[in-house]
Amino acid sequence: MARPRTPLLDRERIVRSALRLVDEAGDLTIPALAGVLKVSPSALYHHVTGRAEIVALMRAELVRSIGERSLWDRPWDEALGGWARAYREAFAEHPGIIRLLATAPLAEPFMHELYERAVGTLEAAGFAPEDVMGMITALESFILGSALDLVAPAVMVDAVDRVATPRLADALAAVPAGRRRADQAFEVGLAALIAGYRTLLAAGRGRGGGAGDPISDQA
Amino acid sequence: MARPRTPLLDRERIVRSALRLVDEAGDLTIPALAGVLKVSPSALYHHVTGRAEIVALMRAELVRSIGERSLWDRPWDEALGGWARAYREAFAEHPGIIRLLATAPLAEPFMHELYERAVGTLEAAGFAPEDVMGMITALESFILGSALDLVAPAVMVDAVDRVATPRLADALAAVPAGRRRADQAFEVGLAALIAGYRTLLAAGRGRGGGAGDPISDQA
DNA sequence: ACCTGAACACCGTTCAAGT
DNA sequence: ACCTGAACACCGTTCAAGT
Repeated sequence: MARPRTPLLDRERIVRSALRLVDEAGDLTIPALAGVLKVSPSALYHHVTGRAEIVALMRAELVRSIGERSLWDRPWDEALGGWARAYREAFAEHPGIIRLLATAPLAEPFMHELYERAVGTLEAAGFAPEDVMGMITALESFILGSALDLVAPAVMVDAVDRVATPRLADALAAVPAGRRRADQAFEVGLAALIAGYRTLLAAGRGRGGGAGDPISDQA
Repeated sequence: MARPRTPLLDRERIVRSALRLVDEAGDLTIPALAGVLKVSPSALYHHVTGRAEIVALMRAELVRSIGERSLWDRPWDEALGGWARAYREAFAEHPGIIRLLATAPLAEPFMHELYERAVGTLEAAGFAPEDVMGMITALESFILGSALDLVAPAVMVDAVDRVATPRLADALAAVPAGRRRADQAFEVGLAALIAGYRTLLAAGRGRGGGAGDPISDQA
C-alpha cells in the first residue's frame, strides 16, 4: 500500500497502544507494538526516534495523570500524602510499566510543575529551604521502591524455615495476602515518613525562628 | 581446544567477572561476559542455566556482603539505620548492578537470615508483631528507590524555567552536587522513616500494654 | 510525508561435534 | 565433563523503494 492518504499512525496512538501492550504482555517490543498497530515495525520510526522515546512518552502520560489527581490546596502532610498515593496509584494501574520506568531516569521536564507545587507547599509549611529537595527526593525514592514492591513476588511463607528463622515465619503469618501486602507496607512507610517530616518541622521551628513552638503546638 | 584438562570456568569466576563487567560496561551481555572470560558464549551454559541465574548469583553475592556489614546487637534504631546504610552502600559500590537487580524480584531465600534479625530486633524493641514486616518492606522499598536515585541523573538546575517554576529553581540551588545530592536525600529520608517508626512505638506503648510511657520516656 | 520489505548488527540459547 | 562453532529465533534500527 505504501503511503496511505490518511496516516495510520501518530504519536498518541503509538503511546496508547504501547501502554496497553505493556499492561497485557508485560513487556514492550517494537515488533509486538507494530503488530498491535497493524503496521510494519519500521513505520514507527517515522513518528518516534526509537523505543527509548516511546518509553519517555509513556512516562509523560503517567506524570500527566499524577498531576491531575494531586491536590495541593490543603495542609502539607495531606497534600504530600495524597501526591504519594496518586503517584503510586498511577503505577499500580499499569503494573507492567513499573520495571520499564524504574530503570530509566525519573527526573524530566514535565516533572517540574509537580516539584514546584511540592516545594511551595513544604516551604509554606515552614520547612527549611535547604531540606525540601531532599525530602521530595526521599519520598519519591520510597514511592518508586514501593511501586517495584508492587510487582515483586512476596516472600513465600512456606519457603521459610521455621527452625532457622522462626521470628520471620511468625511475622510473615501476620502479613495480608496479595495486593494488600504491598498496600499495607506502603501505608506504614508513608505514615512514618510524614511523621518523621513532622518532627523535623518541630525541631526546625524550635531552633530556627519559625512560627510556632513545637511543645505547645502539640497540645 | 575443546575440553581442557583443568576447567576454564566455574560459577564463582563467572559471577566475579559479571560483577566487574557490569561495573565497567554498565550492562551484562553473554557475549561480553564470555569475552572477558576468554571463552565462547555457549561455554557458560555448562555452569549456569542462563543470564537470569547469573543475575541471581550477583544478587546473592550482594546480599552476602550486606549481611557481613550489618550489626544487630545495638538499639533497634541504630541497627535498622546501619542495615539500611550497608544495604545502599553495597549497591553504591556497584552502580551498574542497580538497574539489573531492581527489575528482578528482591525477596529470595538468602534474604531470610537478614529478615530474621530485623524482625527479632524490632519485636524486642516493642513493635507490634503485625507491623514489623510492613516496616521492613517499607524500609527496603526506600532503600531500593534510593539506590535507583543514585544512578538517576539529577534535575538540571539550568533546565528549570525560573519564571514558570521559581521555587523549584531556588530549592535546586541549595542542593549539593554529584554523589552528595543522593546521599543527603537518603539520610533525610532514613532519619524521617526511623523517627516515624519511633512515634509508632510510642503510640503503641501508649494504648497497648507496653514497657514504658511515651511521654515520660522522652525526658 | 508515510508506509513496506529487505537488510544489518546485535542478543540469549541450543545442540551436535570434538576431546 | 567441558569447550567450540554453527545455527536459531529473536531484538532494535536503517534505508532504499514505492506512492
